[in-house]
Amino acid sequence: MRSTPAEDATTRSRIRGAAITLFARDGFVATSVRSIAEEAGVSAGLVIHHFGSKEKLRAECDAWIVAELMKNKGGVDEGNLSASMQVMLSDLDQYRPTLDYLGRMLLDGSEAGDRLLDDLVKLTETMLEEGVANGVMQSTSDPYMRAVLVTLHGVMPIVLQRQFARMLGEPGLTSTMIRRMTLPSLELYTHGLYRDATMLDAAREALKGNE
Amino acid sequence: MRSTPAEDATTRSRIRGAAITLFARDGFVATSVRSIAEEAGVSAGLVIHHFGSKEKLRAECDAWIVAELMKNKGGVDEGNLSASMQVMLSDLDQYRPTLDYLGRMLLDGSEAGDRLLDDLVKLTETMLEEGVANGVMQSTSDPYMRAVLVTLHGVMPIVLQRQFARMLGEPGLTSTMIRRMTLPSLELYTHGLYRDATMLDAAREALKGNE
DNA sequence: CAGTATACTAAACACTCGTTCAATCGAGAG
DNA sequence: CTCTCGATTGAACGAGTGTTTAGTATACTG
Repeated sequence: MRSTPAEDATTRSRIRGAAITLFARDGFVATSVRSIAEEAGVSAGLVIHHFGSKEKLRAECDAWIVAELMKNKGGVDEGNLSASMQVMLSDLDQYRPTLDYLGRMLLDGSEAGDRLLDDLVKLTETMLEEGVANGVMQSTSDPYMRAVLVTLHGVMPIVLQRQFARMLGEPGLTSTMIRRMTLPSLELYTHGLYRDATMLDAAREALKGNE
Repeated sequence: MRSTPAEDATTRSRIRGAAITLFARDGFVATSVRSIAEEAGVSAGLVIHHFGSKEKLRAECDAWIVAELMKNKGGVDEGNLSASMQVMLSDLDQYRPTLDYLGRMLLDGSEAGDRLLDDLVKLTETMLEEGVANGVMQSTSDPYMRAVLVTLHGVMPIVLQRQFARMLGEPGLTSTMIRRMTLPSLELYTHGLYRDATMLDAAREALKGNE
């Protein structure tokens, strides 16, 4: 007997979990209510009974995932999520469904996914600003654009995880993948790719021309 | 009167074009044969009559897009496509459907998309190797992984174009976007993000530990 | 000219979809 | 005990799906 009436009991949360798994794996449109029901071991009618509609179920999954992403904050800042991401990537097995679902949210362009990504960019932007102020990071001609790029580069392994994993011969998002990409990523972020500014200067000239 | 019987006449190619547009915009599962037919101004039955099934139509769209991507080769190498990409990004209005569809292919994990990405990575890898040999690019501890990263960073604006465009206030893949991301990208690839190797060295130590 | 193959449409088919509904089960309240 | 109410199911509904089929028009072939 819980305090609130329609609490997260066993069945309701099991349905939500099944939905998250299938939405993440197959996408929203390709997932049927009946398949969710089967995965959760209940009837299709019960899914609707609990959540009203497939769309509302999706909204609740979105909300649940966002909450999950915000949960593991570092304790230092407020509802931080870049620290949360760190935690999740180091404890992959537990958070894989959450991360898979996050990838879908960013692609489908759902309202929740959009806001989440905006937050991530904002967080990255301040982090980069502080880095520049502290003298540990390079400055840039376009701080916002750089923040967008760094953020999207960061979520890329989650969004493109199928391709990423396939090319590395891994079954999905594994810690082996994360570990292997760490050094090359940091090499790029430390030394860059080009050894001189030839390409950069050329682009600067070209852009000065047709602007 | 064409030489071959079932040649790319007007109707057939119009259906294919409509399919490419809708598959790219809404995805394969969310696109109905009837909506393709309507977009092409024909009946649903005719779509099947010409292509056999929705799945075969998809395969033909995939093949057509791959051919289109390979078409604009620089003339120097063989069936090159990194040069092709350059051409397309500079003539966006014409190739937007092709690029949109490419983004879908990479996400859906279709066979054609997988091979295309593999080719892109291979091309990138040789390009990076030559860059290192010529002394214009930095060396790396993991050439293949770096090639994968650089490639995926490259296709990211196409794959995540919806988010990318939204955050820049653009309606879609525009030349304004491409132009604005050019400098920050090259800055990252030239100077990197960090001004010293503190993070990189720390990662090296950490990885040496738990390997 | 007749004959035939092809482009094309409208209707129907079999199926799946999300959702609704009536009925049943089980536990807590009085 | 009865009564009630939420959980749960299975069947049904209407809409939409990909595909099939019968039929018509059109254009090339002999």
